[in-house]
Amino acid sequence: MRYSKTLIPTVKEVPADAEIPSHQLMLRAGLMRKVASGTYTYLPIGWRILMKIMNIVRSEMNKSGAQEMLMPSVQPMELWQQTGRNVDYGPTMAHFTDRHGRENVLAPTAEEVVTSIAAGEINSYKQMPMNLYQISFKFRDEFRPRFGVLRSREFIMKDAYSFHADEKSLDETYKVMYETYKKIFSRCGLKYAIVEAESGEMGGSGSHQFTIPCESGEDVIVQTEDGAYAANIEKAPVDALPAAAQGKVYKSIEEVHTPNQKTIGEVCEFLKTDAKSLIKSLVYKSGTDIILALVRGDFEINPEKLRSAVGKSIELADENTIRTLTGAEVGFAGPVGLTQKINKLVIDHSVLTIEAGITGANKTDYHIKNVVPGRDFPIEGKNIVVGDVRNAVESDTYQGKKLVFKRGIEVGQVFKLGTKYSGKLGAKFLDKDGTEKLCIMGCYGIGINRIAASAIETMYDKDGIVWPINIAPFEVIIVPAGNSEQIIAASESIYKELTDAGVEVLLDDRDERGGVKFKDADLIGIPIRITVGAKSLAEGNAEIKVRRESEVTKVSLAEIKANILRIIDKLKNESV
RNA sequence: CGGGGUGUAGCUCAGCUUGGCUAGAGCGUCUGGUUUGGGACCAGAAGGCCGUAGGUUCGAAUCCUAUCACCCCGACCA
Repeated sequence: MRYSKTLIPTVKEVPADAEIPSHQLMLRAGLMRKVASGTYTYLPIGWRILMKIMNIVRSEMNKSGAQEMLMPSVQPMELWQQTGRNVDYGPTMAHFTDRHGRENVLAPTAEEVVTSIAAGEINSYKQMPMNLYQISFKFRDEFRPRFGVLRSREFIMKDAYSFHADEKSLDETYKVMYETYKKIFSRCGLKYAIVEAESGEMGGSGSHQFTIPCESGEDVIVQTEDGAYAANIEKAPVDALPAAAQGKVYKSIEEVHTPNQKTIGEVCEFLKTDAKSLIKSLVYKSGTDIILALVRGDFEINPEKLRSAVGKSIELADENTIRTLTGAEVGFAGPVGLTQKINKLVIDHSVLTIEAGITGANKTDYHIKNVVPGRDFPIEGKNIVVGDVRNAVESDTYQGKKLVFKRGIEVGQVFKLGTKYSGKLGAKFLDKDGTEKLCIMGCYGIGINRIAASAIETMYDKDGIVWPINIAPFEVIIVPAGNSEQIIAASESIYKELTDAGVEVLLDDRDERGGVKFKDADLIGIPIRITVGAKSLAEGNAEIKVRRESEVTKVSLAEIKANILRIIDKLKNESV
């Protein structure tokens, strides 16, 4: 490709609305331009990068035995109503009414469509396992698009869906996908971490996230000190803190007037005490059930953990429910005397570290103190669960090992879905024994744009991007430093020789000064640069420089090709 | 959706507090010349409905109101 014929609009100045390195560099290097909040046009070299990533994903998926297909971006709302996910996604799912008055959604993902295909076309255990995937645009009307391509509204996702006759088969494919993902991210030249994850909105059991550790990441990942265990913050388990000694005698509970002191902070301030002696009480609903969750005042309830403790989806109760339940304004709920009125009491371990604590009195403007867990409210029994339902914090341990917190960009996730979708959409098959069963499913996503962005986040320097060779827009850039006939002739000859050898070469044939070309080459981040200049050319040489290294090597024109091929080979093998 | 902020040349921004004649700078673009290995220099030029709509005023980029867009923090989220 000739630079002069390509649109690569690099800019010197940092665009005003870009904060993180990948966003700034993708704009500065001319990979893309914003069209509206959260939507971007990918310009020629930006698109080349995405296509390279897609091709890596495609080749590894195909090797794994999955089959590529394509599903529509516009899907009938009806399908989403059948699984109820139109409600789960809520306003994040964009939808519109067509001219016939039908509701359509802009697909944020494709479980519904693929499962309805399976419902129609997979009828026998003999057809499974079956793994179908697509690489396509997805649309999510995010509350807040940000960080350029890291959280955009429109993005490219590879989404795969597997169908199985039994759990064992799902486990096998899950494992194959897990290994395939490792290969994909390695080939993209990324240093990734695999963490255990909650399956969240997708439903199901068992999930791993592939994340790229870096400062700009939106996800918090938690690892044990030795790295043996890693999970995201939604999942990360913690060891129970040592429980308070039993059997001591404490004063009986006593009401204290706490006018208008609703939050933990306010109560602590008002009563001159530590959040560690407060029992935070939160009211949740699950359908018509009412659930009271308790956690020590200095911790946060983790909704995902609470949900798995309850076994059903949950939501915070509204003010009216709380008023009816406690007989008090929001902010004064407590477990004492309430256990008969609720369907389930979930107590985080941390509460049991409290010997005699403070909690809401279920009476507006009052709290009670000297509350002893086990004496003043039950800590065991029917409909009472004691467990780990809070967020991990930095001082926590798991399996006795200290926890370390990092940020990461989620680039892929694998889920075991089970029968959540096949059940609702009627994806059934006849098994060996002649009985009809639901297909068991897995699903596997990869964010294509996020791979590009996280590669930049982890590989850039003051001059620009430093692409790993497998996803670089070009492998080699030739910079003629000068415009003499000899320089141009030599550059053209190298360009032809390498292009003929199958190397992806960008020839900077612009009528610009050397400095401009060097700056652009570095900014765009092409892994290998060949400089053809008057001095070295006089000696029959050109210069080779690898972007991420500082040395410049002089190589005779005759040996350029062999050298370049060797360097490319080396760089490619490093990233595998 | 709550809080904060910004909209002025293709890009980055000044001017607005305290209204005043022709609205500026740097970068980029175009022309000519000198340059030519790390974003050159000189001379000249083009480029603006000051986000949009109302209002106040003799007069509005500047003050007021509304509205739209974008950014940041929060809540939410593969």
